[in-house]
Amino acid sequence: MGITKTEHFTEQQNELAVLAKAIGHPARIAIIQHLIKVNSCVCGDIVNELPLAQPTVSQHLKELKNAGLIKGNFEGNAICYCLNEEGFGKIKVFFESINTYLENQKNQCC
Amino acid sequence: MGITKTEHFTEQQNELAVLAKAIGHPARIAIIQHLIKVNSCVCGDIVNELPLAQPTVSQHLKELKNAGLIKGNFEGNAICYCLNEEGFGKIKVFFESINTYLENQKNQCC
DNA sequence: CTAATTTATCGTAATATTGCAATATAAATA
DNA sequence: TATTTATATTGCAATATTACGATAAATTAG
Repeated sequence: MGITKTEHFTEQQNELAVLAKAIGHPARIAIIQHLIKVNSCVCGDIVNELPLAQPTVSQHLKELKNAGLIKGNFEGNAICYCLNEEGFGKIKVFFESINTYLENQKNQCC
Repeated sequence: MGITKTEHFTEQQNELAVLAKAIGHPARIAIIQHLIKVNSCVCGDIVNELPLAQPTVSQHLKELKNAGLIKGNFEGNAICYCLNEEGFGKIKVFFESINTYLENQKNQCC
């Protein structure tokens, strides 16, 4: 089918899935890493940083924005992008609980 | 196209993308959460925990296994599943660097 | 051995994703 | 105003994902 049965899962599960899915593409990982690397809001050079055509990059940026992982504001005739703490905060809690579990785990049998 | 240009990205970027993509589905989030909740290796009841048909669950388990996020061993005529530290360890580093960055960020303009 | 149980695989339909050319939009500048 | 520059949108082709019925494979119980 290709259609996810979101209605059968909790809101939190669907939300986490949307966030992880948005991160789940190398171009979008590269965008996130670039935003961190330059350590400031990036105005307009993201297209030049990626080995993809401009419409493709625009599409990836849109997906990251829709998922709540980046923010973008107009700055003259360019756009400033930076990470959105809100989105990453939600995933953070999830991974922290996993890490806590793995660290304290006693019943490993696999 | 539907085909990701993996050859244009680093091995690390592709690896992280595979891991995040595998987590990016509510059924697979639910599987991970269930493994944590029962706090032990789960033998065979995962299908009953999910609102999906058995072949679909089997497929999701396979994807998590291929990504290195869970492990599964035969235990009689059932299979024991549990989290695989290796896969989660790789994502952990990535998110920790993001969190460190967000906490120390000074140049927020968006 | 046979039946029951559990999980995997195959095949397939419906939908989603990826990528880009062409084009549109919007702002800055000459 | 016309041109340039930067980003978004549209449309489409190629491929991937999701889901499940049917069926296979493997193990245990009787």
